[in-house]
Amino acid sequence: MARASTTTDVFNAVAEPRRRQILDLLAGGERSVTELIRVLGLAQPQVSKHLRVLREVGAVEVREDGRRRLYRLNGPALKPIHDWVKDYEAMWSDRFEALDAVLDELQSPQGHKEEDDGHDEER
Amino acid sequence: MARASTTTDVFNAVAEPRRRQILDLLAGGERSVTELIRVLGLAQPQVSKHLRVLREVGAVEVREDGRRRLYRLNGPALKPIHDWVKDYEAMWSDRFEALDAVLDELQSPQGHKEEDDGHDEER
DNA sequence: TTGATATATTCCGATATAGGAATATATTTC
DNA sequence: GAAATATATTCCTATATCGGAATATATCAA
Repeated sequence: MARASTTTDVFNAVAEPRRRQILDLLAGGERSVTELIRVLGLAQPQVSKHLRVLREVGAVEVREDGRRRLYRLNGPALKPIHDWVKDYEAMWSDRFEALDAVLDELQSPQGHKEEDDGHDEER
Repeated sequence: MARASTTTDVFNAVAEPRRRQILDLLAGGERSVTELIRVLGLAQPQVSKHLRVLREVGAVEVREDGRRRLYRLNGPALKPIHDWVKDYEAMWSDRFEALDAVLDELQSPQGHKEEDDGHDEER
């Protein structure tokens, strides 16, 4: 088997930095392909191809306006990524690092093997 | 050119669902390769190869223990993903959707030309 | 030493990419 | 209708994947 298709899911689609850039631009509002071409400095076919991938995974939507196509972001399509990564957020937050230090401190004096995890956080 | 290497960055590394699964397992604490093989139900070489990719992008670290290798998560390596996607969170939060409705309401000065409540439901 | 266990690496083959170039299609303008 | 504009699609090619199978390497056990 080969690598999963870029259109398999939003994780694969967004692995390409140009496509993340396109989403970031669309976060500022609807844009035509020509506008994206200008801002990105890419060739037209490449932009259309990136947009196709993003459309196939539901990350963008199109609207026709004469000969132009206006693309807009569909934010909720990115939720699976956020849902996955948010559980790791605690691992680099200052608060967690402080807590981590405290736990290490408590654990070292006596070999009290707690091995807990189930770290949950509020927001 | 071809697709970017899986080891180019953490976005590419994590596009593969098995590798996300491995990270999720390691979030519960250090694991040996054999343990991962058992839980994942994958062949040993595939697990080693996935671990290599994760190691190359800094998402995991190894420790030697006799003939075993104990892998552990390096959470902060995932921060770029979170940093990127967190800005989109508002787009699917309940609070934002409520705000969205309000803004739509304000934007249609008097008559509602559409029955629609202004949400992306089409398709 | 021999054998068993744990892990990594190499080789193979099928597949899908990304960019570039060329071309196709639709719409607007003259 | 012809030219111009906007966008999508197709064709091409080099490359890197993923899984499977085989093999290499290191450590532990008898």
